[in-house]
Amino acid sequence: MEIVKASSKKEETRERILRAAARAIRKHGYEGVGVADVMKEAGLTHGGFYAHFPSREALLVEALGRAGRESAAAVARAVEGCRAEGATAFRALVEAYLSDRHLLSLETGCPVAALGSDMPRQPHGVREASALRVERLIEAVRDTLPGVSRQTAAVITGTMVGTLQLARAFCDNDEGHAVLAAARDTLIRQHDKPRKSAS
Amino acid sequence: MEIVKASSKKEETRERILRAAARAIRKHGYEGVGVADVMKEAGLTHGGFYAHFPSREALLVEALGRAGRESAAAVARAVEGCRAEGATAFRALVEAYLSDRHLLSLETGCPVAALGSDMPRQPHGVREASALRVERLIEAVRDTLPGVSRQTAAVITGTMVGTLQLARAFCDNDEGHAVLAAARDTLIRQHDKPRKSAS
DNA sequence: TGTACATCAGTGAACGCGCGTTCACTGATGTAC
DNA sequence: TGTACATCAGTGAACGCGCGTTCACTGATGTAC
Repeated sequence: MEIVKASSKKEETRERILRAAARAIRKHGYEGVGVADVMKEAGLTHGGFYAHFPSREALLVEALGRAGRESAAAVARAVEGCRAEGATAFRALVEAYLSDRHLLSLETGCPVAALGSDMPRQPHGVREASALRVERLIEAVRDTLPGVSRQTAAVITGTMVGTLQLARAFCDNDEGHAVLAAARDTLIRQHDKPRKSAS
Repeated sequence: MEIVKASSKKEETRERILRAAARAIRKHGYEGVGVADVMKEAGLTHGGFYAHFPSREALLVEALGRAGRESAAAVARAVEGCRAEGATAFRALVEAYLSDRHLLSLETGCPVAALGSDMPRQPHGVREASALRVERLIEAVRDTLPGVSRQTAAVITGTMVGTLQLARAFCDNDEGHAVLAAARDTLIRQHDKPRKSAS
């Protein structure tokens, strides 16, 4: 047979480390993730780190993947909520991604928006993991717009990521909210096809 | 009278340091700008730095302003070139900002695209300088679209910044070029009003 | 014109600090007999 | 059931290194007389 589903104490610890790292990478950026800080956040001392990951870089790669999946799941939940109220998938996605909530929750939000401008500067492994996150985000957008080309989905994704970043860059939060609202309206007006409507 | 236009040797040195920092901040990010590296790039040793700037943070603030003005000037030149061929100001701006050239020239390009996702994490002074760069970029976009609201200009700016970042994040450059081309087409189709055209 | 001196931009050694990584050790857990 | 031992997750001191910052010094420049 095979050793399956160990779910040992060690694995649980590894999970805690990864969870802490997935938050830290979005809150503090690639450069801001310190081994000692992450371990402390996970309730451990720094020395034990290397029993779980071969290097800080390996942690970044896994943390990025985890952050992407966490964020996708959070958006999916929010989309579920909006759809329940009769919105199309696209409208629900846009309203969740460009919500005031997402504006404020850097550390649990989309890693592409949180880290986008630093992706080209990363070492090879981290860079590849970053590019994969971008691909997945574009696919997630495309999945809500039947019949739309990959390139169109990429431009919509760029609008979402870019406007969220600009909104976060303002020192004044009100300005950020206004930009997000404008981006939501624009995207929905341009791309949303309500389920029932004629002429 | 007043002491004007000293343009002393010291000022020239300061200019060299600032020029090096304005490149470094875009190439390596806020965290990647090292005092020693910048001084070396400027042909000096690190110790002399504090005769020109009170701290590394003060350098970042000034370097960001300089990077923004440099990039705006470069875009303005490119716009000039496109306009000579009869394009509208907006079309010229979009084609310059989303050009394959800008995709590849991180260190001389737009600092908002190069640093956007790190802006919310900066100390107060740097953060304010960053927000100002965002404002200016939005204004520059708005200046090419008479009659357009600030919020609409902000969304267009977000699309430009976001798609450029996504394009740069891909490991494969061809994918980046394709996304940029799609973004150019989309923006021009949506917002460009050619000078002479009826119905 | 020539000498003495003040000024000051830039040098390079040194500092304290935080970081990623290593490693000898601890102490809890579970297995062998 | 009880004792001896192996295993191994996690600890914490130590390392080398690079960084921002300080400071005593150098050496070129220009002014005073």
